[in-house]
Amino acid sequence: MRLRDYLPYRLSVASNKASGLIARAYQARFGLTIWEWRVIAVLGEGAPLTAQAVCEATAMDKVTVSRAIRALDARRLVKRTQSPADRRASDVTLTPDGQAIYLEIAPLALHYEAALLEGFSAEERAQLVALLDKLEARLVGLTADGGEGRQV
Amino acid sequence: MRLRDYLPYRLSVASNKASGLIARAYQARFGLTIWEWRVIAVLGEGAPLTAQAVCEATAMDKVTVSRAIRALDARRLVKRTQSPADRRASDVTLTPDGQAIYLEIAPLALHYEAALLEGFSAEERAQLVALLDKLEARLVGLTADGGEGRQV
DNA sequence: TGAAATTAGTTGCAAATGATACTATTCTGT
DNA sequence: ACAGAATAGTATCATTTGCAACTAATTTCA
Repeated sequence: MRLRDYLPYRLSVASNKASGLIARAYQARFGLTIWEWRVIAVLGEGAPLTAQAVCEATAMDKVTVSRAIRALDARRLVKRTQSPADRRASDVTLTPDGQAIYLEIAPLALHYEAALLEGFSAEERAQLVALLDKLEARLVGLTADGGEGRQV
Repeated sequence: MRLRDYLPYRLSVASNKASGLIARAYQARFGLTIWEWRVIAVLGEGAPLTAQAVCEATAMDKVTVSRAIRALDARRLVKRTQSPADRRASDVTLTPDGQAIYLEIAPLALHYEAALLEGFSAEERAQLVALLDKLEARLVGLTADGGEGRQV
């Protein structure tokens, strides 16, 4: 077996490189961690979300989400309002400042994605999406038991 | 922009799921971390490697490599012998015990890879490899400046 | 040659992370 | 209606991680 050809390893390397590249940009330009950025990204779609909903939308652990929301709240980029339906939960939304950051960040993110895919034909892009879909479907099946991810 | 369609995010999710799945297996069955496993995997090819060479072969940070080698050494799965050419460096090789573990681990790893790719046609597998190659080539270019990876 | 720069590998420390336990609230089934 | 199970979110604590500094050895080149 060759590590350098091993699929989980290759995924990990590619993912880490891509993430690191982009993470540095958010950190440098907005002082945001990737988790804070993810939260902003999903809230940027407009609808208020509970922390729980953010977990599902971002594939983040609930502790990580809690911390990210707290940090964003401290910077007044999001606000929390106790959910009327369930007093344990809060609906989280972007503040105007948060909106403003979102509007700056989203194009930057798309720019990086475009840079990553530069030189990929339309067909290759479609293949990549299809293969990721398929891989994720497999993973959902295999991970059914439980437990989240680390590195390979 | 939709987070769930964002390529770096999707890579991260897929990678973490795949890694977590496999990592649990190594931990449970051999008490090895992923980094220890990676070191064993590259040493399993036979040639002695310095820590530096392990870094390059495994895409791991030198601190992480140092710690992984130390842990493996403590368990007598690898041995270090001062490199004659350069007294700062050590050549690391698997001990017989390390070899034995390697011979158990490698098939397990391949089994997981096969499970991941179950249902993929030969063409799809080839596409996946080709796309990962292309993506990595792009990333090498974009990451030229410096800095390693995190999550996105 | 030998002073300055580089490299191999380790260590220390601070920050990030994750598992677990916990509080408050809501749901379930009888 | 109410006891027990489940859920939202937070806090606590131990572990992992990564950066930067460090020692020792080697290379560079003036």
